[in-house]
Amino acid sequence: MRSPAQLVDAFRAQGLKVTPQRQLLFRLLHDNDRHPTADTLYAQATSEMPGISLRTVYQTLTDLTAMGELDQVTFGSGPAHFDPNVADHHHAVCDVCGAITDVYVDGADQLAIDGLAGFRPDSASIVFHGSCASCART
Amino acid sequence: MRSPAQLVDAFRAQGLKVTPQRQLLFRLLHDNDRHPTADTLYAQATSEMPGISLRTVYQTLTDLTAMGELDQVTFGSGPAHFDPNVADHHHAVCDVCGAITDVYVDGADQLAIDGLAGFRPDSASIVFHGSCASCART
DNA sequence: AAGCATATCCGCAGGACTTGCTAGTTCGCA
DNA sequence: TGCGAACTAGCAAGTCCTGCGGATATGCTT
Repeated sequence: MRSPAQLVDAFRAQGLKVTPQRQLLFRLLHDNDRHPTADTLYAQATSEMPGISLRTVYQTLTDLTAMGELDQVTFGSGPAHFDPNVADHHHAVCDVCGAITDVYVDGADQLAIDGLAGFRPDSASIVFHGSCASCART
Repeated sequence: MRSPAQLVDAFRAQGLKVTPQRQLLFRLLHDNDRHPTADTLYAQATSEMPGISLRTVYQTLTDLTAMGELDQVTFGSGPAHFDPNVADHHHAVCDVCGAITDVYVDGADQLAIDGLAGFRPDSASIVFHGSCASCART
């Protein structure tokens, strides 16, 4: 995701308006590698701007996702997580504490795949489940 | 997933009762590679047994999943899909028609992974998105 | 074959997450 | 500064799933 200042320009360039609510969300998301949910962001936003609506949070996240500034990721059931890292990467989910970390996988393109005959893949996503470094220390 | 007859025994062995509703679902799921949702199964079940409850479908799917006879898979948002194939495999999702096919990936264990330091993985799942053989023929 | 304890069935209410809708407000260009 | 479009807030509703409770069926027993 680009910087808040760049997003301001990008929004205006699309005819979208730049409101304080949106700028706050730009800030909360920038350089954020926590993979927050809408609810998490709403809580953080509320503490800085009481009265902001959950609806507005969802709306802004949807806009950012449509602009390709954000990836929306879901892990099993449960709420969607938003990822400002739009580079090609994957995720590791800690089943104990729920932490989500970015993972870069090399050689995924050269996997021997059986069953994909005729299938034209656009993307592949890999999700690891397990215990993170902190939780693995039994 | 094991055969309907074996599931009957397995259910009884656990103190679970074998009802006509459950037996119907055993049959609908056996050798089913369509990755149905609860709703899909409910529709099929209803045509054979009008009056069966959606609640019962969910209950039976939950039981089978708990017994390890079924895998529950979700792709992005949307309903869960149930997979009687519990072997180690992955999935390819057609974004056009929604078809889901099983995929076997060789060498996934030897991927060069960056960012997994200290993480103890229990499982990995790979999902390909793209166009299936039929839909790829533009 | 009949009885009994208990698991199951069904339908509805409710919960989690997300989106639609509307009135009133704010933004941004001229 | 002023105007029209876009936005915000709040609530209603939609989707998917689970909890609850009374009536019923299953499977063991006698």
